[in-house]
Amino acid sequence: MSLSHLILGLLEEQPMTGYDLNKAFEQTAQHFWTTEQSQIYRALYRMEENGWVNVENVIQHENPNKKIYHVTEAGRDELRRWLSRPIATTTLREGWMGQVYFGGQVKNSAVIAVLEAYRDELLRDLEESEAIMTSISAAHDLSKLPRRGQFHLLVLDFGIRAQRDHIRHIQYMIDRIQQFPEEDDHT
Amino acid sequence: MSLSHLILGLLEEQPMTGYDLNKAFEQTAQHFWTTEQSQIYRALYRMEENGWVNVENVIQHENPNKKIYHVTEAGRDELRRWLSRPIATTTLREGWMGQVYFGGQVKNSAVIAVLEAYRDELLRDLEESEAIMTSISAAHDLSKLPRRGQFHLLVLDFGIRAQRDHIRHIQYMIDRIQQFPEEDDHT
DNA sequence: CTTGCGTATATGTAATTGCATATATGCGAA
DNA sequence: TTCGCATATATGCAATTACATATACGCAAG
Repeated sequence: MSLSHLILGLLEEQPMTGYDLNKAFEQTAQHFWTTEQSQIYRALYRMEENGWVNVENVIQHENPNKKIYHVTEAGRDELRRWLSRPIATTTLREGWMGQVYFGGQVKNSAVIAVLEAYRDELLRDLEESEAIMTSISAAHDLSKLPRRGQFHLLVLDFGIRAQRDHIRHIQYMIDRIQQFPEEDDHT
Repeated sequence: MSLSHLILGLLEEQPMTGYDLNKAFEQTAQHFWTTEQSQIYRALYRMEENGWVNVENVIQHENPNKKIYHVTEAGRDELRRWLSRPIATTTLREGWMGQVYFGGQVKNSAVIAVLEAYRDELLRDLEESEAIMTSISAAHDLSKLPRRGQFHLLVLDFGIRAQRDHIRHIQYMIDRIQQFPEEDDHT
C-alpha cells in the first residue's frame, strides 16, 4: 500500500489537509502517481488508525472547517523505512503493449493510428512537464535549491527524459509497422 | 479490465487452457503484463459468461482433464474493438519514483543504494530479454516470420530498447545524487 | 435570490487484486 | 512405497480500487 507512504512523504514536508493532498497529487506527484480523491481520505483514516499521523482540527469561518494531518514519530519511522526499502518490482500492466503485441489481428493502419494518437498524447504531457521545468528554472536558482527540492527536480527531470525516449520508441514502432506486410506471404 | 482482452488475444492465436495461458503470461507476455494464476481462471469464467469464449472439455488419461478455451465470434469482435481503441492512459503507479522524490528525507547514500539495487535488477531482466531475442534471431529468419510474429518481436524489441534507456536514466540519477549536498547549506 | 464555484470531508458499491490454499491425477526417482 | 513434480482447476478472503454520489459553507456574479 504505497499511497500511504507517498502521503507520509508529502505530510512530512508540509502538514496539510486531504484537500491539499489531493491538489498535491494532481500537481506535484502527477508524474508518478495518480489517485482518486476518495482514496486519499480513506488512506488518511487508515494512517490515523496505524498511528502514523494525527489530526489537528481547524475551525474556519470563511470556509468549511478542516483537518490538518501531522506525521507522528511512528509515521516518520515508517517513512524512513519505506525510503530505504528495496524497490518493489512494479506489477507490469502495460495494456497498450498488448494492443501492439496482437496487432497482427487488425490492419497495420489501425495499429499505427492507435500509436500515433498515443504518441501525440504523450507529446502533450511532455510539453506540460517541460513548461513546469522551465517555470521552475526561471523562478529559482537551481544550484541554491534546498536539498529536498533537488530531489524533486531530479524526478521531474527524469520524467522528462524518460518521456522523450518513450515517444522516440513509439515513433520507432510506427516506422517499423509501416514496413510490415499487410498479409502473410503465401508463396 | 484488460486482462480479458489479453487472454482473448492469446486464445485467438491458439486455443488453450488456463494452465497454458498462465505459462504464456509467464513467458511470452511477461514483458508487459504480470498476473496471478487465480486471476486467469476467474477471467475465463467471466469471459465465458460474456460469451467471448466457449469451452471444449478434454478427457485425458496421463494428466488431469482439461478445458480448452476457444474464442467465439463475439469474442473476436470484442478483441478487434479493443485493438483499435485509443490507448487508455495507464494509471501511473511508480512507487519507486516516490522513493527518489522524497529522498531528501534520508541520506544520499540510502537513495543511491536503493537505486543501484534497482538498476542491477533491471540489468538482469534486460539480459534475460536479450537472451530471448538472441535465441529467436538464431532460430528464425526474421524477415520470414509471419506477420503476427513480427508484431511480437517488435514488442520484445521495444521492451529491450526501453529497458536500456531506463537503466541509463537510473544511472544518471545515481550520478546526480552523488553530487547532492548531504545537508542544506545554512550560511 | 439563485446559480455556480472553490473549499472541504466523506460514504456506497461493485469490481478487482494479491496471496494463500485446496484438490486431484499420474509419473519417475529414491 | 512414499515423496516430489508437472499437470490442471478452483475457492476464500481481506485489501484496494474506480467511479459515482452526498453533504455543507460562504462568496460573488447575474
